Amino acid sequence: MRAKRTRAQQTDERRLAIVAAALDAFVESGFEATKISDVAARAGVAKGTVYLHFADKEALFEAIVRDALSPVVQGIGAISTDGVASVRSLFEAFALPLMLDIVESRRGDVLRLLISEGRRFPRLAEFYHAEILTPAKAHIQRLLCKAVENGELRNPGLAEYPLLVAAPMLMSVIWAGLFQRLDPIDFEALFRTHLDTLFMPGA
Amino acid sequence: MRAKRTRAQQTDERRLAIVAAALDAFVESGFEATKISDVAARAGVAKGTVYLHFADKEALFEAIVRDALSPVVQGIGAISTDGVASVRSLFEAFALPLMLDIVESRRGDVLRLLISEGRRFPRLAEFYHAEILTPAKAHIQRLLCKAVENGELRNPGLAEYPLLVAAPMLMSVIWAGLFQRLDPIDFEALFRTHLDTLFMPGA
Amino acid sequence: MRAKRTRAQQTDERRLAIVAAALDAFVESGFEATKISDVAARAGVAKGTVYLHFADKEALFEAIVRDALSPVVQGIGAISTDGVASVRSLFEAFALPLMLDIVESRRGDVLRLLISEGRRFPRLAEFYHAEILTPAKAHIQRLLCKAVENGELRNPGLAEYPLLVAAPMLMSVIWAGLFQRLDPIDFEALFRTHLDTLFMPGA
Amino acid sequence: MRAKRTRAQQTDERRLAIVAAALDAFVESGFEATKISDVAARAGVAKGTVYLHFADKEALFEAIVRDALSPVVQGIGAISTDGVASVRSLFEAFALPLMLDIVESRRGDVLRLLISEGRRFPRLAEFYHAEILTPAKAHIQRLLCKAVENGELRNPGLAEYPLLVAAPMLMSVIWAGLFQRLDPIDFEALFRTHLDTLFMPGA
DNA sequence: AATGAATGAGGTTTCATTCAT
DNA sequence: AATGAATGAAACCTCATTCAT
Repeated sequence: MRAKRTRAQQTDERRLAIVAAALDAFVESGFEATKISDVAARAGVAKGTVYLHFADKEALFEAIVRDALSPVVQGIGAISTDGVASVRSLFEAFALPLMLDIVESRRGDVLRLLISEGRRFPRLAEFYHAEILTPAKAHIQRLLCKAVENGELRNPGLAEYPLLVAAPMLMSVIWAGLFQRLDPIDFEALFRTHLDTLFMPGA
Repeated sequence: MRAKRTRAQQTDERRLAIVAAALDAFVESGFEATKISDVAARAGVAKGTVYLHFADKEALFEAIVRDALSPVVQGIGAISTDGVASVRSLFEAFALPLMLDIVESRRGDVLRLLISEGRRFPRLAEFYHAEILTPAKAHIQRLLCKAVENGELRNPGLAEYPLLVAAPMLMSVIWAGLFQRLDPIDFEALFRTHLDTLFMPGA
Repeated sequence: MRAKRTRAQQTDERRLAIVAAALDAFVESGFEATKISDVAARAGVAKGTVYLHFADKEALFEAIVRDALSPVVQGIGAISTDGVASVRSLFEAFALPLMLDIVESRRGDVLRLLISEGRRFPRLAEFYHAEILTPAKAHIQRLLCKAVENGELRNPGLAEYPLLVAAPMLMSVIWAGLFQRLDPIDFEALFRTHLDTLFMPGA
Repeated sequence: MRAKRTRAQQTDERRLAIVAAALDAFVESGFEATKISDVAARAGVAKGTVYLHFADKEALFEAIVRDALSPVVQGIGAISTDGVASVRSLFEAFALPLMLDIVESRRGDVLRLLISEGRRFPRLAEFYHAEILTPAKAHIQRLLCKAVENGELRNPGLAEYPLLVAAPMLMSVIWAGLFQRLDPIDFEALFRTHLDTLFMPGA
């Protein structure tokens, strides 16, 4: 039995519980409609404890979203494009599972949250733009250039607009949040069709 | 007939003023953060007057959004696809200006509002899905089928996924709301590149 | 029966009730220890009503104190020194009752409140200094100069320090608040002895 | 004996640090507005440590004020009036520097604190009355009686009201706290004029 | 003895909603 | 039909106090 944890460990666990609870609550209800008392209850701590870790509701919100996004930031930096023969197969191997994960997981929830609240948290929008969108755009662009070199792309002009490549993913995230229960979409098939549109057939 | 309006006309005008004010307010601040007193002030009426026309804040919100979307509903029903020779030219003639309008106008604001609050107003999401998305999807699909017939589409499989055609518009609306000030995009060029990707060259 | 009051009259009455209740509460407990809910309960209104009339607790406090002091401001301006034969008899006729009133009435409470909270409400201290202390000092000084002319003053140098004439009043106000119940003082006799000290005997 | 202090000494030092910090804090902000965490931070100890030495905030407050006043209690008991030739010169030699010190030092701060909070801490008011005011009054009275014997006093009736002699000091303390920055007074000159008023000229 | 994380009662303030005029 | 003063529930946040370490 080593159930005994140190004081510091308990504190850390509590902080993590608050972060997790807050993410759930914000995702479920949005910023304004989320009550700190609800976050505390979900985390199994008293209201005041939330304020030991975060100065106020806004700070909690920003910290939560940043925390949830930072693994994405890391992930983007880690992708390499060296020695890639077929860009399409790279997309199928990496981008497709990534997209399916984002659409259905907590990461998609955070993205939806960011889309919903970004207007009122410009700092978060800036963070997301600087740390995620811009690197991701650059990365996609590198891949598209390589695809152009390989003659894989149907429309070489796409290399100028990497966002067009990512648009279906964004749409899927939103669809998943709002309409999937009404009108389910097969996101994998959708994404494969997207790839068929971008790349030469039989590549 | 002089400037004197009938009682009924005055009432209608007031209702319209409230609707317009509420749309502005909700678009600007979202549902929770919008105060009825602010709506009333913008509309130039007293707080109580808002409650003569709408049962409560939620009813006001839903009515506003429905109202704002209904012209779109009408518009979609009115489009005809008879005797169209080039689907691409149809997109360029109609869809491009429509998209630019949506991205930059009040309609885009409403769409962003719907994306933000849709989770907490499932009835609105259902309305939007039934009255706008589904007809719009059907319409695009008809056009894509015609394009397939004409041999215009690079990837005939697209006809099964009309949402892929609309994805860049959705992305543009979101970009316009969150990132345009940080990193401006030329939406027209983006959309033209999208068309170049969908359609055969030299069509 | 004209018990029927107009809406505006009722509102005014409510405001007055709040002002009176707040004065009582602040005098009794000081600024920090006074609860808005207590003020509201004393005034017989809901908590929110207090905020219809005053922006926040500080605004309420300042308004209350200013209101309570303004009749004093008026009173000081109205005193005349023309054609006064004996300054001492003037003091006996006017200053003595004034002092006794201040020591024992609501006005004394306000003065004690100001002394207690003045540090944290510098604007109030400035107001009091500008609108009450300075005119009062000037007035006393005019009287003392006349007394010097008349040869009534034992120490003509007093005319330079009118505050010395007022000091016993201030002391009495503080004594009344803190020690009168422990050790009662006859304020009238005290003040007469003060006059005996200031003025030549048999004047 | 080296720099190493015993456990008991350390504890005493800590207690003194808390007392000093608390006095500063209470003087600066008053009872309600002073936070225990602030006291602890100023004293360089943890919040809990304050509670090892004082049962609660009220006990801390009362202890602080009593501690701060006790040297005054001692001082008053130590003054002797034996073999004094001129009471006025005694006042000039002792009371004048004492007053200037009180007005400008920490002792004046404590007096202001007592005036501000005395209503809500009746035990402190009683302590101050019993241990300081009453002995001080008695002492002044003895001096005044001697002055009457010497024929120094302009108004022998003053001997019945020793508070009148002290009133300018109280006024000066309050003035120093509230108005000195707006309208500076020369407290020494004020006090000399006071003595000139009390005592026969050329004494 | 000392710490400081945790608590939760309690305070201020906001605002959707009502209703007498 | 229109008003806007009044309400009071409910949210945020603070801080005196406790207690496990």
